[in-house]
Amino acid sequence: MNEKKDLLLKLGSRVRDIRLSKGLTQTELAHSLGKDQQSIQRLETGNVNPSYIYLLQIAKGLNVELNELLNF
Amino acid sequence: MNEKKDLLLKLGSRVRDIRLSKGLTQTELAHSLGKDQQSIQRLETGNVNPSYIYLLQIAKGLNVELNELLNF
DNA sequence: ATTATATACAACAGATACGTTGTAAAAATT
DNA sequence: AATTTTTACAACGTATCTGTTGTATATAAT
Repeated sequence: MNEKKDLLLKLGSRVRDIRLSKGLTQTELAHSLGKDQQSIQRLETGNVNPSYIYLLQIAKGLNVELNELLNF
Repeated sequence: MNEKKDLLLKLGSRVRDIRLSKGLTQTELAHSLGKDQQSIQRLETGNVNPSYIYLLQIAKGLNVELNELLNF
């Protein structure tokens, strides 16, 4: 399924773009959510298929609505 | 985390509401996505924390945008 | 050059998603 | 009442998520 990989890569790019627009590092975002830098790294590089709850947490850490995070 | 359980219950209710509004049974929705009735049941009753890709599939099966599925 | 900062990759363990089978309960239809 | 349809629950196996540790690479700063 390259379809799936593509979708995850796009999601990762979206997360990265928003994070950078907020001037945050992976570590800063991660720590604000009680996570490690590696968790964010895997998400941004499209190497995981994150859960609903995880996505909600990321949206919160980025100070955006979930809709905005997934709207692309 | 009752917080988490609450969020999953709300998501499940949302899926159920949309499914019923389309006049679909759990089995019909499931089969249209190559899944089993039980998969939809677990989602609607808040007993799973679905992945991003899974949510995209559900949205497709319900003929709604992901935004609409998560907008509640 | 050394140090500090930011990102990437691999692997491990525990937990859980997902597909599946079997079954039961509830509701609707005849 | 009997049958059919719809939904719910449990358990199993495989796969994967998530947190974590360790490390590597690249860039910037001192």
